[in-house]
Amino acid sequence: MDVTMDGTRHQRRGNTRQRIQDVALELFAEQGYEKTSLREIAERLDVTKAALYYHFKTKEEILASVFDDLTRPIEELIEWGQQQPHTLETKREIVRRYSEALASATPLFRFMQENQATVRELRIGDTFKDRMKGLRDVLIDPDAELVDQVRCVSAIFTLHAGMFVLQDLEGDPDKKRQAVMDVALDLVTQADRGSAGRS
Amino acid sequence: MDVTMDGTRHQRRGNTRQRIQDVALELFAEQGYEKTSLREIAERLDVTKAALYYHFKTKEEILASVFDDLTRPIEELIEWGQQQPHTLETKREIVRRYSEALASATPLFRFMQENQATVRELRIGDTFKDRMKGLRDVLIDPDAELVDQVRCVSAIFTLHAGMFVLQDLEGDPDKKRQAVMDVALDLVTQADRGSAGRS
Amino acid sequence: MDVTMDGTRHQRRGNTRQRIQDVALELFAEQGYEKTSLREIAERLDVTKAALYYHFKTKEEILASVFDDLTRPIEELIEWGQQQPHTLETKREIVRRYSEALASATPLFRFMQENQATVRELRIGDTFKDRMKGLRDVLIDPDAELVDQVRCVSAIFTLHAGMFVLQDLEGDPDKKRQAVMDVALDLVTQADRGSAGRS
Amino acid sequence: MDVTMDGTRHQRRGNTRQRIQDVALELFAEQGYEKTSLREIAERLDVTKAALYYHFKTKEEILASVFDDLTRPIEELIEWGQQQPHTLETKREIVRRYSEALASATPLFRFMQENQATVRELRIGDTFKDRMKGLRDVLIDPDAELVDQVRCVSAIFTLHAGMFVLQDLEGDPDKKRQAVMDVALDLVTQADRGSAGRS
DNA sequence: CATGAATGAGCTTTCATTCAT
DNA sequence: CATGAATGAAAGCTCATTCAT
Repeated sequence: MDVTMDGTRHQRRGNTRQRIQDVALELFAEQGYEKTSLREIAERLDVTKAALYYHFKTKEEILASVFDDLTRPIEELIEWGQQQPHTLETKREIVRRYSEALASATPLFRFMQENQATVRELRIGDTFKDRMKGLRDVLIDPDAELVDQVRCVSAIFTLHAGMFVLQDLEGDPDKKRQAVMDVALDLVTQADRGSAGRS
Repeated sequence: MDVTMDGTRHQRRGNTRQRIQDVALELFAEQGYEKTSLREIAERLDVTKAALYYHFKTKEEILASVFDDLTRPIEELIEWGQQQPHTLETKREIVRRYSEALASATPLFRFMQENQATVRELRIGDTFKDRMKGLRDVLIDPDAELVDQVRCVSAIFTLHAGMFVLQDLEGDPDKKRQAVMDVALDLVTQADRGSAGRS
Repeated sequence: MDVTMDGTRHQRRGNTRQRIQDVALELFAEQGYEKTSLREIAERLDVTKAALYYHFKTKEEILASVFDDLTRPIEELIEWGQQQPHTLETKREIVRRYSEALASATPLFRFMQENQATVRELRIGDTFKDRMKGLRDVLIDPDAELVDQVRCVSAIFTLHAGMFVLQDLEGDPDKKRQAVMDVALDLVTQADRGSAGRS
Repeated sequence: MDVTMDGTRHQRRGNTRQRIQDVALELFAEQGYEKTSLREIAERLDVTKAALYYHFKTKEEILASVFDDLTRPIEELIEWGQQQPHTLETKREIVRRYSEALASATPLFRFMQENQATVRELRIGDTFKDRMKGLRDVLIDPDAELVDQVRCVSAIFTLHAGMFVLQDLEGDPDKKRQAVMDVALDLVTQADRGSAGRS
């Protein structure tokens, strides 16, 4: 009900909650969680700090709500992955979809990446860790050689890194994203070949 | 014999500076930079906050001094790399040495990884970024295909990730480290093969 | 009725800002700007330091706001003076009105006089200097002999001095103020006669 | 014994005490007493703070010693004045000599003028106030009209003001000093004429 | 649906001062 | 004659949070 038919969030009138989330994420990603004060968020929205507390119980809850909203696709992806057969093609599909999911919530993931120490102590810290583990387990064959397990983790990290580090590498952004995904796909493919060879 | 006859404690010798650095790094890595207060550092050393300021001008400077001390090997590695021919073997040697360097300053790198948002605003942020670029440029052949460039960056990130994410993967630590390095070596090797094929 | 039924105190109405200004000026004048801490101001008002920061951005701003409020009459006096003909009677009127203005903001001027070194580094320092120059230029005939220019400056300073130094001279305060003004008036009159004689 | 035959202070070797006084006064005058820290003084002398404590018991004592050294001429002037007959010529001589005394210790007097609030709470505060009173009593005829008493005080203040305010008035410094003194002399002369007329 | 006013806890930093060596 | 190391106290300031209106 907070979502209109075309999938965008409503702008009806009581859109303040949404605006808070947007600005908060923007600032969290830009400056970090600790260095972003509620005063700053409030000022940028031209409301009072107290108004934030009308919509959210705590600062942490603002972040949590953003996190929950924006990572649902990934949760779903993992659930989907768990129900698929552990074939190479499944894994490659997961990599593809994960890359997409990352791209559609770049600021949040940038934030998560750059504020790990902070996030760890927050409620969402555990949730995130669990999700990462879920993703890993869906890619990794537990019987596989250690190297191949590492390759899968490496694939995930390559996707993450691709979002930020490659910003300052010259070249067409789309081509870069494609290249990043190619490397990631390569890694899971090699990992799978290893497993296959052994079995 | 840290206690004199009259019962007062004495930290004997001018090792306080060093002890501050040690405790600070420990806490920074554990809780993050912002969440670690000077009070906490001081208390753990059983000195007053003011004592910290005798040895360091600011909180930031404590971190900077630790960083400078602990990353010198990496600086040297990059310098060394720049003077070597851009052969595959050179690159593989760099990966090996970099892995070692990371291992011998794990807490610092864990800190850097988990506090990127904070570090970015600090003096060491730029230094670190420069160093990463240096490392990248020493591994990457600028004429190489984009995929191969990504492979090199991915190799570095694999090493980083290896330090932390793999902690919660079962298995012998040494073997894990070896596996991580194997993947990284593989990545630069593949990257080189790509360049070679083209040329 | 500053106390509600449940015994908690209430400063009723939004007069806190004003009360802060009053107490601050009182303490600044009494002890100097630097020696007056925000803790002291807050304690005397029975609020927390943080409450001061709700109403003013910095310690300096508290002073600035007091200054702005209390010196407006002088600003207006100078503006008025600039639009009058440069006659002796105008100048005498300025002296009279300036004396009044000083009297009605004695604590502030006492403060300005006794904290010049501090004030110089503050935002209001420049404003004050400008205002003093404005006043001077309205009294002084730029073509006048140096002695006569000095006489005008001396007149202003006599008024200032009168507020403080004469406190410990015996006698009726009103008569003293009158005497001070007479001397100041005398000085500008003599200064004017000098100019007149020359022209 | 700390003074060489030609009256200048010794530079023998143990000149540190003197250097401390010089630098301290310079900084006190420039920035004010409170805003000048011992660290700053020590740094500028390239010694440690502890060294200052070898030569002086407290920060206040540094200032006190400078004050004592530099205001001795004025003390003597007052003593001299008290032993002279209360004639106009005596008074004029006092004005002249006081002007000279001021000129030869400008930084100190600038400091005293601009840090009254601070000085008031210091040991030298009372001493200074007493001296000012002494000077006043030597100029003022206690039976004189109030206006004439004010004129004398005004004369002193004119001399003080002359040192600072007139800095930003254009013209040859020597001529300005002369003009200031002329006005001061005028004031005491007029004051005397008043007394004379009455008597 | 939001604000105005305030708080309590905490922060980084600075200062004058001390004292064993 | 001076330093190296440290302290206790306090400063200005910021923050997340609360609550009556």
